[in-house]
Amino acid sequence: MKISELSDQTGVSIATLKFYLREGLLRPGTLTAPNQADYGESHVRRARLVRALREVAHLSIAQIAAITGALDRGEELYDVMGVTVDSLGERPAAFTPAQEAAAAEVDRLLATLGLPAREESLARQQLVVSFEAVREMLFPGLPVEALVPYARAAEDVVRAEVAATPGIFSVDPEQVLERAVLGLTLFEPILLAFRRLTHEKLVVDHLEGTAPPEAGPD
Amino acid sequence: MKISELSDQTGVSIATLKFYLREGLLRPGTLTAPNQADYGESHVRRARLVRALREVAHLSIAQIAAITGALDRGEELYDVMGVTVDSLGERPAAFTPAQEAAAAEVDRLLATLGLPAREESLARQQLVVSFEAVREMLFPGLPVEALVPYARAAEDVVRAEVAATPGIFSVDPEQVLERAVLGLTLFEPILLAFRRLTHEKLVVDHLEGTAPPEAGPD
DNA sequence: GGATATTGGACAGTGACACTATCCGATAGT
DNA sequence: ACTATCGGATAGTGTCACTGTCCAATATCC
Repeated sequence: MKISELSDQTGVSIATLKFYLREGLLRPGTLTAPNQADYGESHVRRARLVRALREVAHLSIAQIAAITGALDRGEELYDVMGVTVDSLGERPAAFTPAQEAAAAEVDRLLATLGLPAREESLARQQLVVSFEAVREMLFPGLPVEALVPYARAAEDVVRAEVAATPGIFSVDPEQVLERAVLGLTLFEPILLAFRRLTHEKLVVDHLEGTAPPEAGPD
Repeated sequence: MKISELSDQTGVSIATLKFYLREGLLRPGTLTAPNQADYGESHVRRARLVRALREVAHLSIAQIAAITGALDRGEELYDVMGVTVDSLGERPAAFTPAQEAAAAEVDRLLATLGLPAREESLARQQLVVSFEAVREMLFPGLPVEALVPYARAAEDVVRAEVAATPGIFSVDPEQVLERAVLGLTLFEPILLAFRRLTHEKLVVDHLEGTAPPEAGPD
């Protein structure tokens, strides 16, 4: 398969495919001549993966490069997941004192929840930054325990995901990693969309006089 | 308060504040002279809101402008929430046929869940796009019902949020809207971070041979 | 076998984005 | 009086994700 066919099958323009090749998101095809390369099914899957990561999960090229790099280096599932989780987060930047304090509390919570908390985990970092922002702007003095419902909700969806994919760990190993990456990223927008819609519904309900029980008579 | 003080109190550079003024994210201060303006507490809050939306929620200036615009126009909570929910989503772009089909199913699901599904809702759009991507790349033929756990999880967290903020609808009306926007956006990264950490834990557990049963004793 | 199209690869250019810098004449503070 | 800072307008910067152009070397069609 040459690049024009790869382009046809994936809907990605040749110019963009070349760009991905340059950036290392796509492995070079096997050269059959100085100016003739051959691409296979794995290239098609990879190109689609990159597009999904760009358009659905909104990752940057650099973030995707980190993931495909781990994939191409043949790393273990654990490492690929770690890299992917980190790719979804943001650049470090040192914590402010307030964030340091929040970090300590967050770590404590994560420990009681039995969640991993690699020091450099960007998910942990994101948790700290957001939690601190919430405390500063929305609920001063909010205890970390207030985050437990979010952890529970996350646990519930992950449990549902596992239940829905019984064979996940026993499929073609070449594709397990890709699928894990896709599963991790593609469902994020779904979860957020439902939360947003639920918030909207909440307001609608309120305006219709169906004030939630807890809330005052306003 | 003049612009330099506003800058000091918010940590936003004068150049950036001027940029926000130009873009309409920040209302102009009251002029006391052709080149002297006075800013107040609401400007401090607004500048902080903009920063939180940029740095924590990762919204673009255009998305933030849509939100602050609704805020400044004095729109009702319902409209502000709608605008905010939409700001969190992405550009429309016409649906592909496959997405149209997915949209019909998603709408059916939303109806049974009692969630609002404004045709132009970007949350709905995001749901459709992501669901279709999942079906195309991960689980061909996946029924929409598979999304129910996500809706349930979202409902759970929103319920917890409402329970945690009893007086939400009966506070200073000027700030209710700002707080609603912050609540909607600031907790998103938290929910996602927990899901990512839970996925990581899942893999660790698996590697240790502790294949997750239905519900662990935890 | 000769004309035309396409290829892989290198490199320059583009448009959007979020600032950042510079300049201006007017005013504030000392 | 004189320096610093002001608001406002305009231009410039760096990054990002492509996109376009050029090249000599094939491939393809007649």
